[in-house]
Amino acid sequence: MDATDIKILTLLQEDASISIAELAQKVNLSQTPCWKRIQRLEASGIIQKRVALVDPEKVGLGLTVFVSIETNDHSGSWLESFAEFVSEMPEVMEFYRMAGDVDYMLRVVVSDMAAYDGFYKRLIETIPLKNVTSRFAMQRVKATTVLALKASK
Amino acid sequence: MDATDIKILTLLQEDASISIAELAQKVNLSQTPCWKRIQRLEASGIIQKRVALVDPEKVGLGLTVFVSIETNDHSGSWLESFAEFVSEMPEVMEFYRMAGDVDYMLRVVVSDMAAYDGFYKRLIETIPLKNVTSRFAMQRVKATTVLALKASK
DNA sequence: CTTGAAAAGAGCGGCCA
DNA sequence: TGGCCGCTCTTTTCAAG
Repeated sequence: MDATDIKILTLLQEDASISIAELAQKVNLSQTPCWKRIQRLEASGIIQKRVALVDPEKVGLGLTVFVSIETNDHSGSWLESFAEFVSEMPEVMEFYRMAGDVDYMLRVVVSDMAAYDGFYKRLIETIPLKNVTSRFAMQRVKATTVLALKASK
Repeated sequence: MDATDIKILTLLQEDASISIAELAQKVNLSQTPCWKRIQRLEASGIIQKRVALVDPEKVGLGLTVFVSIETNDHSGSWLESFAEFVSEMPEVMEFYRMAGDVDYMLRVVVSDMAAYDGFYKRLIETIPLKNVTSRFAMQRVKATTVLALKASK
């Protein structure tokens, strides 16, 4: 992955609706090799997919909550079913297994407190958890899907 | 925004490379009205933009860190410059002002511990902060940009 | 990698119901 | 609104330098 690939990725991460002609021009290539690079990046999975980003506020999903979870039971099969259950909750945008004091970390997006309460009840009713801490966002200062890329390999 | 718009948004959130013809078929419309709905959704800002999602692991950005920040100084101008400084750090993917014990919450993506250490030093050297807690992710179980939409208005 | 070009396909817009 | 039917532009492939 050379500097040109990084340029292409950076531009496509910011706007994937750009035409190949314009993209090629911005990275100082003609269409054909530019197109081939994109194909390669897609085939290798570096570009996972192209998606439309929806404004959460405009569709009534204005409440973001970070949820820290501590668990008791740590058996392998329990963890697996826990992971699957949480993954399937549509309000969960991100779900990480953590190192340290917190076992899991979620970012949850809902319409309002009432909706979060519903989510919370579903979460704790279905699964026995040692501790669940909810932290509520007042303001989204920055949210991006653009990774800062550096040359490698 | 009716049920058809929601279908369109859901499909485009999952895959924006789909053609209008195929999309129209999936929502039981012909191309023109389907296309017009997409235009309307884009003009109104409900669809913010179309982007390419890059696999962080494949570009050597395998370390995700959640950073909780408590601040001392709460003067308006200080907060503004803090927000701007943090927003401009490319490692910061998400940045929220919070309610409660934690003042700010970041999700930071870097290549490894050394890179995180560099980020951390830049953060605390530049700005006086009361408390900064870093929590490290071991495993990304789920990460999506797809909002779960419900009918409204 | 470049240019050029051509076939296939998709986006876009008018017009009618 | 939604649907039919073109026109236009892009994407995609190919050949040759």
